Order: sequence, then structure tokens, then C-alpha cells
Amino acid sequence: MTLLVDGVSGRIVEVEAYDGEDPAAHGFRGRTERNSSMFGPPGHAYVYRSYGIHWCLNLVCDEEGRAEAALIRALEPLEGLDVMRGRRGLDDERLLCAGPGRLCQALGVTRAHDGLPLDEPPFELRRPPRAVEVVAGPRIGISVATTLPWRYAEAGSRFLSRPLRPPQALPERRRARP
DNA sequence: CACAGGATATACT
DNA sequence: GTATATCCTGTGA
Repeated sequence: MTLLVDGVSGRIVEVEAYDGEDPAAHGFRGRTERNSSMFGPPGHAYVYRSYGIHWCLNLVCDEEGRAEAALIRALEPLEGLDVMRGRRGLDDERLLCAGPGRLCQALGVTRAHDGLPLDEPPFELRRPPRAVEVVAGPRIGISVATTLPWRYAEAGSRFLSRPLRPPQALPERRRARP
């Protein structure tokens, strides 16, 4: 999908999955003030402060309060490149949105966006202009559940937060819980 | 490659 | 109350 925030946009090229049964996820130990929007409703944003400095954006996915969300980790910049450059204070297109904190800075995402619906301004999601090959691997920056291959990225993209060794097959879809 | 920066949460005393 | 870890990034060794 292409993600837009007030018209500044990029194609989502890297995400990570998290859910409430996942010890690496914020929702694992229950609902708090910070992670509240991760528990639903789906189709809304979960924005949290990371390391006291950065903002990170998740798209909330599930419909039954299971705290399932996708962390957006990288975008391929499409529209509003100069706005992004101004916000980020650098020119290199490759580094404008190559990381969850970086893309929030480039798109102007802050706590003010936490809990907002993704199908209304300032957000907009557009269907992918084309199908892409997706590769999977272990998630980044966590110390538990490190073997789950829940990081997904576009194969060969130069806009990833960190390289992912292709080729790797997509994992089997996890069985639905009872 | 190591580490500062510093909000939020949890596990301690 | 203090201590430690964190879904990170820019900077300087």
C-alpha cells in the first residue's frame, strides 16, 4: 500500500507483525495508557514514543482486541520529497523513510495521530500500484521471540531500514487461535 | 562499532 | 522510591 499523511507519501516496503501473544509486543502485558490504541478498533493508527525520542507508527489490524498491529518500518518516498527533506534535515532520499522513527519524522507523525482512523484525513491508504515480491525474516531490535520471521520487506528495495538477505520463503500462515 | 539521548514500562527495594 | 530494558537514530571512534 501507499501511505499518505497530509499528502506526503511513500510506498510501504517494510513492516513487522506484532500481536498480544507475542512477548516482543507492547500489548503482551496488557493494556496501558501508551498502548491502548493497539487493542483496537482495527484500521486505526497506534503511535508510540520510542527510546524517549522517536515516534513509531503501527497500523492496527485485528477486530477482536488481540492487540495485533503492523509496525511500519520503511517507505519508498513518493510525494512531498522536499517536505520530507525539510523535516528530516537531510537530502539523501534513501534515508528519508528508512526506519520507523525516520518515516514518522518525514511524514510528520506524532502522538497527535495515535488512534486516528487510517481511512480519513490526514491519513490515506492507496492500493498497491503493482504486486511486489515480499521476503520475510526475523524482526529487528528485540530480545525475545527473535526467531519468528515476522519482518516482511519488498525484495531488493534500496529503501529498507536494514538489508534483508534474500531469497527467503514466506512462512506458513499461523493457525487461527481457538 | 559503541554510545548518548531520554519517555515509558516493569521489576525491584 | 531506584534500576533496568526498550518495536531507534545520529554521531564520533
